[in-house]
Amino acid sequence: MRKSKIPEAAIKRLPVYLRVLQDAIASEIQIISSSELAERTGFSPEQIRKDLAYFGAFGTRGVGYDTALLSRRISRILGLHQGVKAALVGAGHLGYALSRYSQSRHKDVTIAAIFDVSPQKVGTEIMGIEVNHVSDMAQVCRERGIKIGIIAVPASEAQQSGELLAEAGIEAILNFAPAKLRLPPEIFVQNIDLTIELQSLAYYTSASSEDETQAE
Amino acid sequence: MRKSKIPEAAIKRLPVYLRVLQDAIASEIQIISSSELAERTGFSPEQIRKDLAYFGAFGTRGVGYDTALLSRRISRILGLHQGVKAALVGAGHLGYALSRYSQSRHKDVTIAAIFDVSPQKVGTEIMGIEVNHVSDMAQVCRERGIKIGIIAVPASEAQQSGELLAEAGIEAILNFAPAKLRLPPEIFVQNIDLTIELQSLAYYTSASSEDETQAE
DNA sequence: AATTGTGAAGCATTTCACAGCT
DNA sequence: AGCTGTGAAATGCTTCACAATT
Repeated sequence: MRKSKIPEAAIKRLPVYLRVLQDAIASEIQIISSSELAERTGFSPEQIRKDLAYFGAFGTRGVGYDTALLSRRISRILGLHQGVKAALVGAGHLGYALSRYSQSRHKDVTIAAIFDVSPQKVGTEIMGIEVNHVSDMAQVCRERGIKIGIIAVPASEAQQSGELLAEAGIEAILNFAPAKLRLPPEIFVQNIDLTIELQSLAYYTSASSEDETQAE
Repeated sequence: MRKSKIPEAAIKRLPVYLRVLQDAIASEIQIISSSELAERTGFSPEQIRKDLAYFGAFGTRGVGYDTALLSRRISRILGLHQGVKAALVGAGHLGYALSRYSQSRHKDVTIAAIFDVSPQKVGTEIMGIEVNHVSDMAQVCRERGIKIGIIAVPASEAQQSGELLAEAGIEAILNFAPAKLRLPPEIFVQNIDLTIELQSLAYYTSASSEDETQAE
């Protein structure tokens, strides 16, 4: 598949381009050059051109990129053009924050189902979406055509949640639990681990003491 | 500085090693090999050895690594050995989830101050920490020796929050706002952008249509 | 015998430099 | 003249393979 030749890092930059392009469109800017995109995204112009060129030649030489056209193209590349639905597993505080976040404004990825195990939560509504029991996951996800899963449960339940999502036919997972999921390799898993982020941040602080490790 | 020669990716793996080592210590495992670490973390044994070797020779050839010793060493490398304090800017739902998260159990990075602009929030307590007005940021952060900042405000306020944190002497920032911060380069910024994560995840889903990108 | 530590090889990604269009 | 698209060079990270050590 061609898909696998494109760096994951490049894919992660596409949403940034999209955001900047949408701002530009809102300001009625019709043409934008790679160096202007660079200015607004913080990436280099060459990198932007290379990223876009992975998917075809969207620009006009000597001119730049048509903001509306490029925006539509990137939406399509990402598969956002007709809205993407996600299932949230875990209706705790993080889950609540995520659903508020996703429901706000006209997002192209929305949370279309929420699951939890707690009897206190099942049956309640969060941002207008009923909380279902995790045992209904396969049925609900298939009914609603949900392809993305978000795991926001404690580490101890993460593996099981991942397996349930896999059974529900989910193709990609955003995992906030501090646990390594062991799932079929065709499921794409992206981890966001707040402990890792915070602890590694400490390294870049004066409190970190790498200097005691000098060999010389 | 020697620090800059060590891959950021390697630094991000250190907290994972730390977690696995602490589990091992709790199971009274005293010695662990790079291949056992690999098994438990999902990284390769060579990579683990190389990561650790950046900071010195912590293992014993023919034997493995002493779990307690290695755990202490990594803590020290990251600067976690005497606890790290973070300031949270933004007491919204995400901020609330983060503070719950950080306060739970015996974390080595804790939220030691919370800031917001809303008069409804300033003066209230979240997880036992008083919410201060952002105008007190410099004073409070310096008093408490806070070196890490967490931005959990809307995009429109992110830049200003970053500048206030910079003035407060913060050295590293975890930014959840979908905005590129323009701050002095000595401040290390790590971005976690939920929109980027969700939108890029959509690419790895069957709904994505890179195949339509044929020459045309 | 087993496992670490590490130079060298292999990949992947980014940057450079310029040819190719408009 | 200006800006894109792209091979080639440079850089950075990972994997390999094995010498060193217990």
